[in-house]
Parts: sequence; C-alpha cells; structure tokens
Amino acid sequence: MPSASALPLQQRAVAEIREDLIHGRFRPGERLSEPELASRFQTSRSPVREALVQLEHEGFLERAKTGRVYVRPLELSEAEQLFVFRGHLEGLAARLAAENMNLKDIQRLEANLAAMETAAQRGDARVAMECGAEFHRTIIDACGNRPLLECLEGLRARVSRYRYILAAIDEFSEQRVREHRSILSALAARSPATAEQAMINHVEVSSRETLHALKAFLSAPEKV
Amino acid sequence: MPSASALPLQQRAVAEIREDLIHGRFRPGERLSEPELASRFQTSRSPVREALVQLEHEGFLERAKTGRVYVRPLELSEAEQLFVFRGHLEGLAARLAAENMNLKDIQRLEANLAAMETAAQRGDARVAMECGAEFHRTIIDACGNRPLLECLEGLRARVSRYRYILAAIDEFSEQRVREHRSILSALAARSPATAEQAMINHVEVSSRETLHALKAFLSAPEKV
DNA sequence: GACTCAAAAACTGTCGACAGTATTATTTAT
DNA sequence: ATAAATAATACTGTCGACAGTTTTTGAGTC
Repeated sequence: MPSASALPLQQRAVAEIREDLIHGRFRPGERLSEPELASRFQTSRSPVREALVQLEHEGFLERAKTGRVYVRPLELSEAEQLFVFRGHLEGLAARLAAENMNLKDIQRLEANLAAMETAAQRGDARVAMECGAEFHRTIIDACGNRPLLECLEGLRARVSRYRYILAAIDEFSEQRVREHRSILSALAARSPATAEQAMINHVEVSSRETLHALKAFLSAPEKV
Repeated sequence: MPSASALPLQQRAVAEIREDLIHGRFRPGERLSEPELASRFQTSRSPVREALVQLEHEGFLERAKTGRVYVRPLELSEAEQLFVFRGHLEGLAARLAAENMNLKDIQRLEANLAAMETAAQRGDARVAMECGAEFHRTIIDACGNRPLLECLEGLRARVSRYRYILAAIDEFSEQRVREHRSILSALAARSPATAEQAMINHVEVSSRETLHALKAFLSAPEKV
C-alpha cells in the first residue's frame, strides 16, 4: 500500500537505520541482513535495499564482494582523516558564515551560547553538548554553500558514531565554552580569517580529545 | 540470472547513467523514467531504482514529491558554490599531498606535465585537459585522506557536468601549463602552504573562466 | 480555437518469488 | 576428537506483478 504513510518507506528506513548506526545500536563490524531489517520495518526487502545503497554511500556501511553489508568498523586512521577533513570544512564554513551571517543568526548563536554556559556550569554535559551541536549547525546553515553544508552534515554524522561508541559525552569544560565564545566574537565582528582560525582551533582540540579516547578504546575495548 | 556478468547490474547502471549525466547526454531538467532505463539496460526496474538512489545522493538528480526523478538543472548559484568548495578542497589536498607525496608520485606528475605541455603547444586542448584531470587526480590520490578524496571525486564529477554542457573544452593556454608547473614545484619542494596557494589560485582562474561561459550560456542557451 | 472534464496511458512504491551462491550445521572419515 | 565432505540454511540479485497516482490524451463544449 504505497499511500499508507505520507513518507516513502525507504526514507523512513534510511533515517531510522542511520540513527541506529550513529548511536552504535548497530555495532561496528556487525552484519546487516536485508530480510531482518525488512521484517523490522514490516516491509519487503525493496525499500531496505534502497536504503542500504544510500547508507553505504554515506560512509556508514561497507559491502563485501559477496554483496553482504557490514557496519563499517571504527578505525583510528579513519577517525584521524575524518577529523582533519571536518576541521578544515568547519573552518571554511565559519569563514563563509562570517561574511553572510545576518543579525538573527548572530542572536541565535548568542542565545545558544548562553544556554551552553549555564548547562556547563551546572555540570550538565549532555545539554551543553547539544547546545554545541546546535551552535555548529547554525554556522553551517549560514555559510550559504549547499554542497559544503551537505558534506559537513554527513561528516558530522560519521564523526558522531565515534563519539557515541566512546560514550564521550564526558566533560564539557569552561574552556570549551570559551572556544565557542571566541568563534562567536569573530563572527559578530565579521572577521572571516579570525572566525576560521578560531573554529579550526576549536575542532582540533575536540578532535584530539576524541582521538585520545579512541586509542584507549581500540587497545582495550570495554564492552560498552 | 544474477551471475550473468561479474559486475552487479546495479553498478553498471550507476556508472553508465553517471557518465551520461556528466557528458550531458541526459539534459538538465530532463526526466528519467525507470521503465525506460530498465529497458535500455535489459533489466527490471530494481537495479535501476537502486542506481537512481545513489545518483541522487551524488547530486546529479533530484526527486519531485511525486517520486519522479529529474536531471538537476544547471544553475549559476550552484556552480559558484561548487567551485568555491572545490577550490578549497583541492587546495587542502595539495597541502596534504605536499607532505605525503613520494618520489614516484612526483615523477608521475612531471611526466604528466610534459605531456600536457606538448599537447598545449600542439594546440590539442582535448588531450591537454585530460592531462590536467590526471594531474589533479594524482594529487588527490596522494593526499592520504580518504573522505577528502571521495568528496573531491564527487565534486569533480559534478563540475564536469558544467564543463561538458558548455563544451568548454575550448582552450588550454600556456598560462594553464604554467599554473600546473608552479603547483608541481611546490609539491616537489615539500612546501604545503605554497602548494595550497598555487592550487587555489589555479582552480580559481579556471573556475572564473567556466563561470563566465556559464553566464553566457544561461542567458542565451544555444542548443548545443 | 481555448477550456473543461473524463478516459487512457504511464509511472512509482511495494511486494512476493526464484535462482544461484555463500554460510552454517551435520555427518563421515581419520 | 579433528578435519574433510556434504547436506541444510540463509541471503543476495533480479524479476514480474499490482495498486494507487500522476500525466497525457481526447472528446465535447462554449
């Protein structure tokens, strides 16, 4: 029944499976079986197959020569490459955003930063991180470059996979808040170069942290 | 008969349709019909549908709310964004490549540059451009960052679509050769910053040229 | 001739089926 | 028991079919 739900079944599958991949509910290396997924969604294999094609292309899955699909394992080398790439792109986005941003965006960032700060002081890392993600998303949306935006969104999702597996929702220091604040300052001041540098610096710090945790995880994989 | 050809039918479809999109054999705005494509490949619609999902994700196609698939139109704004993005990424790739490149890669670039030069002098823009593409591909491959590599490959394909539609296989000046040469010098000298700058400059020049042609094309679309 | 409404044709989303192949379980031989 | 051989399963790639929509065609009207 094609008209059962407004949203094509295939898209529902993509969104849901992707969410599970990001949050580590499908474990790295695990095999995904089409019939199994199909039965989970109460559908035939067709929508599932189409969803898997897309998720493979997004970098979450890999396909064996036999056609079987596996969750891509977490690898230090991939993480390093993702972080380098992402840092550079977020920097670019910040630079472009500094030029294009309107007052409303700036105000949104300010409100966001305030929320982030109170959350951090309160020790609520969970909320603080959510504010952080929103902060970045606002900048990316404001950069005015669609291909960059889409690429960065995909990268952020792939990086999230590492974060969630590491349960790296650990800390959210005052230092982090300060980093965000200096990014916002540069944006508000319409200083592309400064904004770019501040963003690159911020991403690098955060990357180093995650990579550190990842190394520990990969050498002694606690069964999280 | 799943074992008819070693290569899954779906992948053949992706490759072939993509090639047609890049070369403008499917025109911007044109609708792609699944049954039609299926009959062209002598298959059922299943492999075609899966191929279309991927090509949509690659940025070549767009889907109407009705599910119909169209070739994405050529738009000035998209081209501008693609070029900005690509320039930045090629610059990054060059920078990384300057650090990672081994002697064999350098020699390959040198041979490539020589071929490009003789082709340019001979006035064979077609071959010269192919050398140029190969030149860039070599650098991208050498940058050592897989996500960057994949992204850049996708971008180059999308940009090619503009080039081919514009039939911008026009000129290949000595100046172009010089730009490539300065990139190579920086790479051989292991100077990341210089290589990055040279690459950015080169891409910008070439982008400006294409954008110029595109503006003319969009205002007076000759039926190429 | 332009316009409206209805019948016809073309399509997409989804399904269930089948053939061939890879995996896994089981049996047999050492 | 261990390993090789074989039978049983599970799964992927592809196909053809059908229902519900959208688009196109055509008839009839002003």
